[in-house]
Amino acid sequence: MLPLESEHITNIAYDTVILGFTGKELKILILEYQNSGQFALPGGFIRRNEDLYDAVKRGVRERTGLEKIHLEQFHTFGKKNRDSAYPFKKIAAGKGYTLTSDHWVLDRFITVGYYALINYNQVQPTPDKFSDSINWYDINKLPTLMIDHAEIVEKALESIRNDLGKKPIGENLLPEKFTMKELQKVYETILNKEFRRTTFQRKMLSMDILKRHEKLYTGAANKAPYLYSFDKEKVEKT
Amino acid sequence: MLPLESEHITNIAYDTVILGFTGKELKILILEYQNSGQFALPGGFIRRNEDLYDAVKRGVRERTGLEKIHLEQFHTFGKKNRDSAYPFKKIAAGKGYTLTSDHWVLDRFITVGYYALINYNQVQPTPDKFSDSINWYDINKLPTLMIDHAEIVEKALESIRNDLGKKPIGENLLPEKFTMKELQKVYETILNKEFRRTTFQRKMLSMDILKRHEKLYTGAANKAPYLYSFDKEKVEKT
DNA sequence: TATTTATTGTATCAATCCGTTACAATAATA
DNA sequence: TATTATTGTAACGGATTGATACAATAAATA
Repeated sequence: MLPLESEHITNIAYDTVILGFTGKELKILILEYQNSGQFALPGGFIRRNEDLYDAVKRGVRERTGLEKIHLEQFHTFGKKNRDSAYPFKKIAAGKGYTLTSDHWVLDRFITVGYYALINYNQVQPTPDKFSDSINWYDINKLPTLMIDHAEIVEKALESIRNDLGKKPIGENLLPEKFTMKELQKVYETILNKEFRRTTFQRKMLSMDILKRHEKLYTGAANKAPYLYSFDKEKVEKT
Repeated sequence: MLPLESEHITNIAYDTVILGFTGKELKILILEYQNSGQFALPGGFIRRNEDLYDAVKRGVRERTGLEKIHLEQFHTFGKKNRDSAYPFKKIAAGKGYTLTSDHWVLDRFITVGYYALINYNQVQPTPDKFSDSINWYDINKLPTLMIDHAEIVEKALESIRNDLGKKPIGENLLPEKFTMKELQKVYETILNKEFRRTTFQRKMLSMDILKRHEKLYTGAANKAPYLYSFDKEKVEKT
């Protein structure tokens, strides 16, 4: 039931900052472990015969059910005082196990941080066998996270801000088709900064990476906005 | 003589892309191991009670003698087929050791990549106890490197290009005081792209991060250029 | 059916940025 | 003093971006 040392490489793990966009806010998936009061990023160990990237992908897939995700490595955290022994003991205790003090998961761990951008509405978060809940939290209202996970979230956001514009970030947080207003909201939420509607629209259109589709009639008493999607071919060329 | 398992964490190591600028070209420090034909990036293992960052810093210090260096983590390499066992065996054999097949350094390793930008002229490269030489190579004329080290170099350059402009990169590759022409050459070399002299100068000056000093009289029969240094206070504010 | 309201798409004008050219200001030499 | 190679900056024009204005709706309302 506990992860076996013989199947994994030691001293190294991964943690994932999984983000979704509700249309208004950025949300992040946080695990809560049974009877332990420990909140954590979804993470895991790397199997001996598995690429690091594949381990992370497996972890995200198991918890979200998604196959196609935008996954980016952003930083590796290697401070010697990253104390995972204490929370791991509590987590094990919450499950009714007692870990011997020389158990491999109580050793020092360096963790590789990845961020995943997913479509909020397509996901049914699924707890793994060690955690009793996995939930969306508003990125600005996180519970106290174990070890240095708050710092990991911070660093992830920094990287996403940096990658926005370079990598197809909107593509993964939005549904296939979206309005210009929704796209703008993604940019504004991630960068925590407002844009002028007309300038934003002109800039996006001039980048020539969007395909325009039919209009979206919401029933509101005003002009209906066009729906757009990212033109994959043109995005590639960027 | 060999690194001891008891003193280090396992399955994880670091490699460093150490770059210097001659005034004309980018150079990189490459190790050659004794009697093995193996060329490698300067790397190492992490001591059990040492921050990852400190381990890297120690490695760079031991090989360059420099205390103050610009060190940035850029990527962690975790493919399962990063085969370090073969080159490590050869390296050990070159030193006259035989490693038992269960020796910890022959296990799978994930490596964290860092780049270091240093002042080429201040450095006396020093071989470590396992390598018999450490030398500057032109970034475009590298020998065949072991495992995936060529890929690591590529990724480092990519990151540096990305960081140029955001982080004080010129600051570390150039001496304290430098001419506008030298600064331009750094940008051109890293980005592999030429800039127009007047535009570059205007842009740099308008960024308001340079302090102007006395002129540099080289003896050449033409107007002497000003020397500049980075204004640390103003760089901070950026 | 005409009017009203909220919103969207785009044109327009001005300010700013950036590429380019031009030219004055040297530092040493002839 | 004239010459030569560079450097520092101004000046012009085109391109980009910010700000404002306004026409074009989609549905509700009169």
